[in-house]
Amino acid sequence: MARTREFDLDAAVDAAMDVFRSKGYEGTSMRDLSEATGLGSGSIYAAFGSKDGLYLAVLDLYRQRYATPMVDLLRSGNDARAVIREVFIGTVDDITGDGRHLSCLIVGASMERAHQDVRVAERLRSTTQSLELALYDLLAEAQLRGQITTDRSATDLAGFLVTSLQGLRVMGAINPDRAALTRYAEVALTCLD
Amino acid sequence: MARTREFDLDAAVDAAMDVFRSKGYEGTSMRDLSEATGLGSGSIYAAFGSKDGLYLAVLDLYRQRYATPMVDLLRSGNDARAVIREVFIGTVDDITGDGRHLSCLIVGASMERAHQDVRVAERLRSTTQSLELALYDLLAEAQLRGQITTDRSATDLAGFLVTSLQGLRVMGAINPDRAALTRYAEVALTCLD
DNA sequence: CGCTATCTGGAACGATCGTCAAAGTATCGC
DNA sequence: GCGATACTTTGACGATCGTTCCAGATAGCG
Repeated sequence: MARTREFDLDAAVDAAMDVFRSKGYEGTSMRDLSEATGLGSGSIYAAFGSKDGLYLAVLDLYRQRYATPMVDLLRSGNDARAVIREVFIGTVDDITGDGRHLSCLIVGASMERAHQDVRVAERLRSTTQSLELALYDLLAEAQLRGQITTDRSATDLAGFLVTSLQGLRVMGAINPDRAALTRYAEVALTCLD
Repeated sequence: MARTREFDLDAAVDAAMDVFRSKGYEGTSMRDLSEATGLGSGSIYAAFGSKDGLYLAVLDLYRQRYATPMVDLLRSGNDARAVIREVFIGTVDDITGDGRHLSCLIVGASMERAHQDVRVAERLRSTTQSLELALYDLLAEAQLRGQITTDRSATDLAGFLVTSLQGLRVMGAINPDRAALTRYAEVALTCLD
């Protein structure tokens, strides 16, 4: 019928993600995105419609790549304390992983885009809620087994843990000190005692 | 000698702060700042040199207005638990205070500007460090008096509390639910037990 | 009351913004 | 191999960006 698309859509979104993470939404120009993806601006507009459209695609990929595995890990059926610690350590690793200063797209979007674009706000709420819910199920079960404190509701504990994860992202952006962030995470985990 | 400056510099910085808080750095144009301050662009450039210069002035005012009083409160000599709770409640109030969606300049700057402008990064580190230090002094004293746990060092506890405050800012931007944020803050405070 | 130094607002600068139309190119069914 | 179709590239669009400059306004000094 016609000419087939030559580039990999997912790879383009992937490349765009790095740019948005390091420069933010407003700080990123379509020319930046053209260079990073290797596509002409026409191709980008054909595939995503607009800069906003590409940003939303990036946000969805980010959620799929980082949030979903986290939820899966929490629902893997392993020991509650162990998997939660793993999630925290994984987050610290992600923050201090390389020197490329790629800040968290979720936190960045919360600050820069949530108040401007309702579709971004919806995605952010959905992401944090699914994370909170996975934590809730895990914590409620652990409470029944007497493995963690029952002084606080599983709902509050889950929300607190997500809050701590977001806080680590911010602190990591200010000072990417892996050892310090790890210790802060350890303190957060003591709230389960 | 000559004509005197007609406008109040601090008032201009104040007005500019609201714009930066609601639109971010890149999302704010000089025209936005002109309208908000009521100044011509010439006056702004004469007073601050550049958009960056005005942003730094805004950041300094923000630190002076929010961080400094917080540190003063922590050093007021009152009961550790009480003042720390007061700081957390004050932060939640600030987040959910009005419907104007003014996000925290510190967190916003961490995400959007810290990696681009070294002067911003320095100010952010200085602000969090002075906050951590005030908390450290307060917590170390409380530990000596046996008022809080000694399972964790005062350094780690202080860093954790600042992390939690930053996390509350992010969560508040995603979902400004005062009751929920308050409960998350309460959980964070249980780490002192 | 001029003179002059400084401040003020706004016009105008080149550069870059997000967007899109048009031309060129490659692929498929026939 | 040819027409039809869809993708890619290019460059230019008007708007807006941060910045600068300039003419007019205003205050203190002699």
